[in-house]
Amino acid sequence: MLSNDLHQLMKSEGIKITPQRLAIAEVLVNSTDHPSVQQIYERVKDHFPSLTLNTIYSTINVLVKRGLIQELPFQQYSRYESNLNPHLNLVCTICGDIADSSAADALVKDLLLNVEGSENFEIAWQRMDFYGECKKCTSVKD
Amino acid sequence: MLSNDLHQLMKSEGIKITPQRLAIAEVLVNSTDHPSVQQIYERVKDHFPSLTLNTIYSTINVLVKRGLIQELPFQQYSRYESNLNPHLNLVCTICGDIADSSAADALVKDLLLNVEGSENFEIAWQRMDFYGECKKCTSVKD
DNA sequence: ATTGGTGCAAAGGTTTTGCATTTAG
DNA sequence: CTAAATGCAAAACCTTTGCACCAAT
Repeated sequence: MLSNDLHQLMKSEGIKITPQRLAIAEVLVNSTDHPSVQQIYERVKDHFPSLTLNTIYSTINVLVKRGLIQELPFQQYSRYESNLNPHLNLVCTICGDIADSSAADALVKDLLLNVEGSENFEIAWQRMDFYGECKKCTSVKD
Repeated sequence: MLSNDLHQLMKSEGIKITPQRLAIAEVLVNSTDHPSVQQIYERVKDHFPSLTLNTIYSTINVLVKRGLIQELPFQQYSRYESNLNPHLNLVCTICGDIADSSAADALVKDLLLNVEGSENFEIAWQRMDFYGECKKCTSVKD
């Protein structure tokens, strides 16, 4: 997403714009590796040396509340996702990498519709994690 | 699951049996509401007044490592699951209830096979949470 | 008899809260 | 100008660790 578009999107959601918030949101939107708070911090602190974790947590909370990102709690700490389309997360049990998979999007859509129909349950959002070894970790062992 | 069967299952996994461990495992296996550590504590402490959270955490870690239960980390604390068949969790965003859904088991199976084939990713286990309002919470508002 | 589980206490690490200062609208 | 965000510090919370004692095999 372009920086200007993100700015407009946040503005349209009634989020007060600050340089720090924009930088944090840009990292989230432009990352496909589902960064943690610490990782976001490392990717932003060069541009904002005075930035603290507090501001990152606070910004994340705003973005989650407005529905612009999704939190993925894990055992040790949370990671964050900006791809809000229903999809699968392939989580590597070795290295911790998380990759989105769109390979089965049609089946995912079927599944959502089927559940909403049969369970009479309106799905606001979903989290689908598949755990296994990623290609990198499997090939390293061979 | 019968208490004796659980005992045998744990034994066969090489888990040293203690009365505390049996009681904790029984709560996990017989609960369908995905209890938290605190909830397990409340359901067991009457029978073991000296029991501490430490023992619950330690027992849970053993059961998770042996693959007898699955941990579901949430933002505030983890909850635990003993239904290891691939299935959906319907998570209520109002009251926090978590219910297993088997309504779409066939589609879930298709999805798993499809992903393993198209992504060349062997799925060790999975977590599928669908978030929305449960029937109780929806009916209360009407 | 020996390994390891239990319980008590303390520590660790992530996330939240309080508050003065600064900034966006 | 006013409301709210930032940054610093401290606190809160869940979970883990260390260790002495006790229990299971």
